[in-house]
Amino acid sequence: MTTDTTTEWTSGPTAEHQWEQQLHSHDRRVTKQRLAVLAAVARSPHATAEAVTDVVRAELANITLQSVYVVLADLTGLGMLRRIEPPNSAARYETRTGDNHHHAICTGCGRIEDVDCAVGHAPCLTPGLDAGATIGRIVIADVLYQGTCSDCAAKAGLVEAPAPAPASH
Amino acid sequence: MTTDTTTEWTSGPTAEHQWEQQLHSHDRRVTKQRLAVLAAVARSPHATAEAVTDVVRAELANITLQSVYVVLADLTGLGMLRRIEPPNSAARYETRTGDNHHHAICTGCGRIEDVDCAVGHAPCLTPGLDAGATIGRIVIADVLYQGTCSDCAAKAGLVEAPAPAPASH
DNA sequence: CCACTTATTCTGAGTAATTCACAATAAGCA
DNA sequence: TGCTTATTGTGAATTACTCAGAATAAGTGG
Repeated sequence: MTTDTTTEWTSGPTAEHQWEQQLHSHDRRVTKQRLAVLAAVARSPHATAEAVTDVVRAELANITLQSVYVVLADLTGLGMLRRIEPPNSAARYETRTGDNHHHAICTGCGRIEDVDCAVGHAPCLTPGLDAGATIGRIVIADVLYQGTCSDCAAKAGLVEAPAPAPASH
Repeated sequence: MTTDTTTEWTSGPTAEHQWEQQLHSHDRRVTKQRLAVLAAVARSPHATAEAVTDVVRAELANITLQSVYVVLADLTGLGMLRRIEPPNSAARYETRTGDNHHHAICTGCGRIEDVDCAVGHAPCLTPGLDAGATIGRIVIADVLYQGTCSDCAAKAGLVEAPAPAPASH
């Protein structure tokens, strides 16, 4: 669905080689399925397992959804993929790991965008946990912003009154 | 299961009266089921629909899980409850709404705690969305901290090596 | 207090996302 | 080249949740 032709990916053949090395270093075998899943996630970030499967099938027509699930789960456990779980949606995957970036989701159309951390790099990692909190050692801080994207805002503005004013009350 | 006898809840009979009024003002009928669900969520925050059902059944033995789901969804839509979706877990509910507090979840035992907003009140609502972001108008910012609670840290410290040396940065 | 309207609940079945068990395949190594 | 075992494929199961329709009861007017 992109107007770009070739160099759309976040990563090219170089990345594939890196993936092979990473798989090896984690004592995983390098299979065409795993490489294809990684390439698919890299090319279409925030895709669901099913969407990833569709993309992969362009290359490996016979891969099963179950295998994709297994691969996604394993690679996520390895840290090669990151899994995000938006509300009212299946889990989604991306290759951007390590940096602690967050996500903004449009409540209208479900579109998801990456958002670099608000205050700079890792402000979220040391919140006001002092007062009687037993959960220390924060490792991850996932921030999920919810809002309306420009498309949906425009659509809402054209189709209906600015404020739906649902409940009269 | 609490050692307390009566005044354990976050809210007493006063809250019940408020709930009745809120239900009325939203053109909802005041049923014992709805009040019981509200009381259950107030008494055990971050409970799943199933857990809420168990609590409610102490009072209303015949309530069905489906009804609890309907009530939870409706009250969440009304803003009387807030729904959170931790990773690898069913949705959870709480009566604390309106304030934008966040949550810390222990990756060891799944325990969830409330966390007041890090930078004060609403820092998360205006992140660095400037650069080419199409999702403006941020309405909600859910922050989910993941870490290890003291119990699990102690347990891990006794059973295995102290620090698994987490991600660097 | 009674009848009536309709939201709410209950009964029972259905769906989506994900996982499990086990047989078939193929990656890595001797 | 052949062997070992991780990985994939096949098929079924599970979890969390939703939907359709009948039964119940909250709120309202008489």
